[in-house]
Formats: sequence, structure tokens, C-alpha cells
Amino acid sequence: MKRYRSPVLCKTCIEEASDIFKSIFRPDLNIYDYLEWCKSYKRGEAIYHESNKPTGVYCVTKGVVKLSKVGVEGKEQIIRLAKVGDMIGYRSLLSNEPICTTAKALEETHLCFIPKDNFIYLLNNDNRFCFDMLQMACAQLRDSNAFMTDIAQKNVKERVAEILLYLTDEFGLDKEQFLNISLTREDLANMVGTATESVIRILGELKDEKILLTKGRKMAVLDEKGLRKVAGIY
Amino acid sequence: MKRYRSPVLCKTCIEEASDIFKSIFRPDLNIYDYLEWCKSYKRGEAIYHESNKPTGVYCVTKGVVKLSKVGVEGKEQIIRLAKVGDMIGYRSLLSNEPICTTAKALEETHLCFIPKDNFIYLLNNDNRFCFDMLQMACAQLRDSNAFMTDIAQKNVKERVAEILLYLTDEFGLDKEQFLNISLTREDLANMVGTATESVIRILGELKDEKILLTKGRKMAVLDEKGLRKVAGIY
DNA sequence: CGGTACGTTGAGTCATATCAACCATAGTGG
DNA sequence: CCACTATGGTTGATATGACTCAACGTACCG
Repeated sequence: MKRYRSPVLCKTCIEEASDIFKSIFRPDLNIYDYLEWCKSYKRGEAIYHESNKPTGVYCVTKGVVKLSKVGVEGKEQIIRLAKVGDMIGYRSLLSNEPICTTAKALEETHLCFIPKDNFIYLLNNDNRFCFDMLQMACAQLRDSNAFMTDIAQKNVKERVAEILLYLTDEFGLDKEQFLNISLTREDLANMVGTATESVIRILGELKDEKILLTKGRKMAVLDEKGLRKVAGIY
Repeated sequence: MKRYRSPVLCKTCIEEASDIFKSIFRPDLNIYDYLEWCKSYKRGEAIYHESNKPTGVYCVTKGVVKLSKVGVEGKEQIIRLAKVGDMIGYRSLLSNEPICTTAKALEETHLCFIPKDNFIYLLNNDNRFCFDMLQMACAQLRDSNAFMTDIAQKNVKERVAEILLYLTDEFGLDKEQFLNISLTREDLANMVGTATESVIRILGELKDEKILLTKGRKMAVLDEKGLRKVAGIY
């Protein structure tokens, strides 16, 4: 849990991810003035917890963050995965309420922190920044609504297939054609809203159908078209 | 399908609902300059359809609008209900994509229309307006995420109970203690993501448990505490 | 007065959760 | 280095919530 207070390091962080942050962190904005620190998180490490008060927002410059809510009887529901170029923690801050999700690093992750006051200042004084944030929030709203419809109407197999497509899209494949993200079966289950055992069985079916290949936690999509068909997306 | 092109009528519309639009339609903004028209919609009338291109945003000054998506095999999923003071159509407009929901009036509804260019102009030139929109989008994102978790984890009875609480909260009760909104059983089913028959059975159970009272389409919550318990909210 | 949309009920089926047992792997401390 | 423990993965058996289908009742509307 190293803390970089040096603005130079923050600058490096952002610059490494600059093409992704293109709309929000523009060259003329001088975002470095507003960052308080950048920090490295280990796999599994918590970033913030449900019911804490938001103190600012975090920008992901490396790694992947899992955002989840605790539902019935402590069961976790994964709301979204945030990757390089994403901002987290802004939603509850802007709704003026306690944080109602939990954020955890899924792998080694670097975050830059913008304290609340700076963030609000930026929003109130840089119209372009505010507008970009609004567009981002709208895009997430779209995803959330679409996903809600899927959970409500599709069966588990369709949802698992859809999540695999989403992961392919979002995180891409490594040189061996494996998905560039490592999730436990339980994480997968908590994304699609089902039981771990169900996910395992579905993955088994997809393997039998030669659509998927797994090697421990690594997964490769062999037949994207087939997967699309299973997911009910044409 | 009457069209009022008169700005005076728009003004009346807005002023009647002014306390609700307080943040977005402030006195100093002179929103009337940006409205193109206000229009009255009959119960059941469509406002816009999936896959149309967004041409602007609509402000509800009277009535209730049902926003839904079409899911698997044509089954409707209700995303949210918009009432007086709400804005609809802004999400797809800001994500730069075809409309992906359908909007229908649930009762006699008045809408004021802000054309796309005016809306974007406002966002880009009135920082306060943009910030308020951002806050609104964030609040909806919170609701959407919370609802996603519920659909994924709660059973049908819990979800029905929760929707009834939500409706009480959102639309209030009339003088006879009946919910101030009229939904078909199918609409209820499409909100909680279940079958119409299931909703009917659950409502029957709640009546047996003296928690609910129904009279045709009218519903009265007799025991809010009991309902809360059923919904799993404490 | 017939039609259309909505509401209700019962019976049968199936998808999925739950429970329980067991295996695999990796990290830890003695 | 090995036993120990924790965590995650897998499989089978069983239970059941909720969907589907079908039939029928009800009410409003032109």
C-alpha cells in the first residue's frame, strides 16, 4: 500500500492512461493540480466500503476494480467492473449520500484520487468536464438499464453467455486467446445474479458445445458467433 | 393530440410544476425561450418509440409516463415511471445513440419539449443546469443499480412488496388511502420482472395477510410495516 | 350487445437454487 | 519439507419457486 504524493508520479499515471481518459482529462485542464495522490492496491484489497462517506473520486490508471453491492443475506451483486480510464466513487458523491457500493481491486491496481472539493470545483467551473461526466453517467445508465432487463428476462445460460461476450469486448484477449481478466466462478455468478454451481454447470455446457475453453481461471472464447446465438444477440 | 405552440401555455405548464422543477428550471434561466412546445397526451398514447433518433427531451408537467424496454420475445421491461418534474429522453440523446426505450403516457399527460440543439446549448452554456442534470442522472443510476440487485437476488414476493412501497413513496395516496397511480397487473409484472399471474397470486397473498387491499385496479397499503417486512427492508 | 382488454384460478412442468460431499491448489508455519 | 488450512472448483441429488398454458370470469366501450 504505497502512497505516491508526488505530482510527478500522478502525472505519469495519468499520462500512461491518457488516451483512455481523453475526454475527461484534457491537456488544457491540468488535472494534476487537482489530484491528491496516486496509490497502488494489491489484488483483493478494498478501496472503499459500503456506508462510508464519500471523500472524493478515484481514477483507475491501472488494473481492474470490482464494484459491488451487498444484497439479500450478504450475497454480493457485482454492479460493474471499472478498468483503466474509468472513474469510480462519483455516483454516491454526486447524489449526496453514503457510499452504497463496495470497491475492491481484482488485480494490481493504481488509482489517482481527486478530493471531493476539487472534484466539485472542477464540475462547477469547467463546463466541458461537467458535460463529459454527464455523458459518462448516461452511458452507465444505459448499461445498467439494459442489464436490468436481461437479468429480469433472460435465463442463466443466456446471461452467462452475454457476460462472456461483454468481458471479451471490454477486456480483450491475451496472446493465447484467453480473456484478459481473471474472475472466480463466484465473481461470475455474482455478475449474472445466479449461484456459483449454476455458472460452473453452464460453463461446462459451453465447453461441451465447443464454444468455450477453460484452463483454471482462464477462459477463451472459441466460437463467438455461437456464443452470441446462445446469448440471444444477433 | 393537441399541440400548444404558444409559449404562454408552456409557461403555465411549467409554473404549475415549478416547485418540482426547482433545480432545473430556475427563474433566472428563462427556460421558456428554449421550449418548443407543450402537448397533451391521452392515456396509452406513445411519446416515442425504440430505435427512433432522439430529437430532444421532454419535461413532464402533468401525468405519468411509463418508460420501458422490449426484452426477450417481445416481453416488456419497465425501466422507470416518470412523473411531474421528471425529464425523459435525455439519456439516449446524451449517449449519442438511437432511443432504446419506449415511452407511453399512463394517464393524461402534459409534456414540454426542448429540442436537441437547445438542450445541448443549455448544457454547454449553463454550468448549473449541467451540474443539476448530472446529479439527476446519478440519482437514477443509483436507483437502477439498486433495482438490479433486487431483481437478481430477491424473490417475486419481496420484489412486489418493494414496488408497492416504491409506488406509495413516489405517488402517494388519495383521500381514500388508495395509491395515486393506476397500473395494470401486467404493468406491475413488467416492473418487477415476473409473469402477470405471479403478480396476481402475490397480491392475493398480501390481501390474505391484511397488508393490502385492492378494488379493481386501485390498491391501498393497509400495513406498511408489514409490507416492509415482506420486502426485506428494515 | 358483442368485442376487446384485463383479471383470476388451477394444474403441470421446468429451470434453478440449495445442500452436501469431495477434489485441487496454493500458501503458511512449524 | 510436509502437514495444515483456506479458498476455490466440481458434481450429484433433491426441493421448489415461478413460469406456462388453458380455461373462464369480469368490466368497460363503442
